[in-house]
Amino acid sequence: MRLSAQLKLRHLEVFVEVARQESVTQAAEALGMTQPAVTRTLRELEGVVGKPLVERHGRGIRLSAYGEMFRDHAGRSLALARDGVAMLQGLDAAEGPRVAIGALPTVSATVVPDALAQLRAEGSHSRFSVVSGDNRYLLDQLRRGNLDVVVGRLPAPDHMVGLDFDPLFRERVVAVVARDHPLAGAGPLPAEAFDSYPVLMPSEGSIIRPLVERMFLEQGLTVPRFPIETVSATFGRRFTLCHQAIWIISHGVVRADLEEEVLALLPLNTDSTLGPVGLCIRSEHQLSAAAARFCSALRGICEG
Amino acid sequence: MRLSAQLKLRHLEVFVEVARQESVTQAAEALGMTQPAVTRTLRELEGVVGKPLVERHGRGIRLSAYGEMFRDHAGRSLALARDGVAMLQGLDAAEGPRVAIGALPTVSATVVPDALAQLRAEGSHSRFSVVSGDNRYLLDQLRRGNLDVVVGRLPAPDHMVGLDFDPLFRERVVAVVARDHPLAGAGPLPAEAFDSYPVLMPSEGSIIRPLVERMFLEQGLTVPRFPIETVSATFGRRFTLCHQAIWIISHGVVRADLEEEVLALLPLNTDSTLGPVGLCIRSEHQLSAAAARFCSALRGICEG
DNA sequence: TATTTTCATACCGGATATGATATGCGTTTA
DNA sequence: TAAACGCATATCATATCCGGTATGAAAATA
Repeated sequence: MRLSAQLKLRHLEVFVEVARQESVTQAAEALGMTQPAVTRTLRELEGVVGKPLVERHGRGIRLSAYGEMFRDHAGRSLALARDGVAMLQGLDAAEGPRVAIGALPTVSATVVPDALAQLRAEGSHSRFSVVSGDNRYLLDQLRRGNLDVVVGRLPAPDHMVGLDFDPLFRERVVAVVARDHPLAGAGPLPAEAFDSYPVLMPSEGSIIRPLVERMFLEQGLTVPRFPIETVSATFGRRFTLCHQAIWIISHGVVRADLEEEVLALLPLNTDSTLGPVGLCIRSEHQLSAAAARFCSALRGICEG
Repeated sequence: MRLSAQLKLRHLEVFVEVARQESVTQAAEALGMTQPAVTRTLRELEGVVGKPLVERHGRGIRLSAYGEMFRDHAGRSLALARDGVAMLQGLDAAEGPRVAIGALPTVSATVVPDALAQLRAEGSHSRFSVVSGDNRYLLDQLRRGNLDVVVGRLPAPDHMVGLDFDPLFRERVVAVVARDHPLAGAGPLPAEAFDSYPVLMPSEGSIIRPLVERMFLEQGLTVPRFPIETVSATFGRRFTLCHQAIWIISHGVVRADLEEEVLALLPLNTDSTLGPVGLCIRSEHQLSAAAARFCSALRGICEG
């Protein structure tokens, strides 16, 4: 049995306006109808739902308890229909929904570009926007609804309030130098290596910073006293290449340069920094279809 | 301009079914219509929104990118309308929406009953259900959607994932005994008080247990070695009255018995246990109107 | 190539929607 | 008490709605 055999959108529209105005006459005026037409439409709706939605109150009316209950459903249903139509009416021919992605540095140069490339190759009309920044900023933007998803390493639990995490893969932190650095390919690291050269470390407050500090302590190494702190991949790469620095960063950030032997891996045991990278999304919030497709594409890439 | 002049519920109903079946013919059969009628209704809808919603794909059809975008709005609008009607149709004359409340012991005998009493006095038709249990259980039920709200003390942050907290008032933990207990009204507590009599403490895992332990240590008292652990107000009260026990519990649990002088307060400084009591609700989840009224009533009672 | 399948368009006819008008009922105000 | 106000019901007329039937077009299959 079709719902639309009994219920019409005009029922909802009239009811919601009467509920808002608490007056049949004013609702009629607002809707461009006559007062008897509004009353008759209300009565029809009451016939459909089988309960009185309004009751007489002095000369006027007020919503009954049933009307109060129905108002939310009717109002949201109407709003969704209106917004859906307005959304499509408002689009240019080439436009699709916006997908805002927060990408931590470790994935900004790897799987996120691959996923977007794949979606565009598949003809997606979505408008992608990729935002970088530190994890707290991105997670805050995510919570505020300014981002659809944040991709990166699993944050600390106390930063996950209101968020869910969907793991994609695991990765470690590495220490790298420029190919022509004195430490490159020179056998075991001397104990004073981190004192002899500038060291780039992830910023205070980044997810992996505590892991890096712990890794130093576990191996009886001294945490560098005056590291340069950055999460800027561009700055880090430039500085490492040009200033004989040691860069301690997530593997993903430097994977391409390692493959191309522009940078070299130092023999530092970073097993304890291995951890999950994945998708942060808002709990109890349904992703748009376009954002869901982005996530699916990411999962596909990480499984392949 | 009325939306219902252009858009009809039958447009949404047809579109959603076509989107589900990905076939005009199968949708027609499911809806009890003929195939040309379904096609025409789709075309009408496309006229309203100004974009193609389906496109030919071999002999059949598939949703266009615009159709994908519109599907969520249309589906939810339709579902809300259907659920709203079904909700009212399904009610007995005396029935209202269900409100499920998790109440920790401290409020089970105080503000929650007052709030429900007030709502019922105001003629609310909602069906209230009050569930007790420990905080982890209640918060878990809240997350699963089996509870609308949990009232009690603010839990530890790591238990708040996916939840928000709305403070109502502050309260402390107290130590009480039966009126005729040897310690009642006997001046300063002897150091061995907690060794000489059975002690009831909040259970391991309860929110206030760590506060109680810290309070003992702060005052140079020994934490009781063999306390009886409980959050059952019924059991605690009975045991305290009948077995010369000392009961360490939130003030709210025993407020009435203190006022009636059935129980007596011991001179123990529990200032450090002062903390917020309030409402836990799910983040990013809109409370039903009935649940929202319950929360408002609670707030009113706590402000008065 | 002929047939089948699926969707698209055109036309028709019965049903529905809705405004206009008249009028009645209950409540409030002067 | 009379008048005004707001909502309710009834009736009528007319334009619109909406589903069925017939048939055509395009793609896939045999």
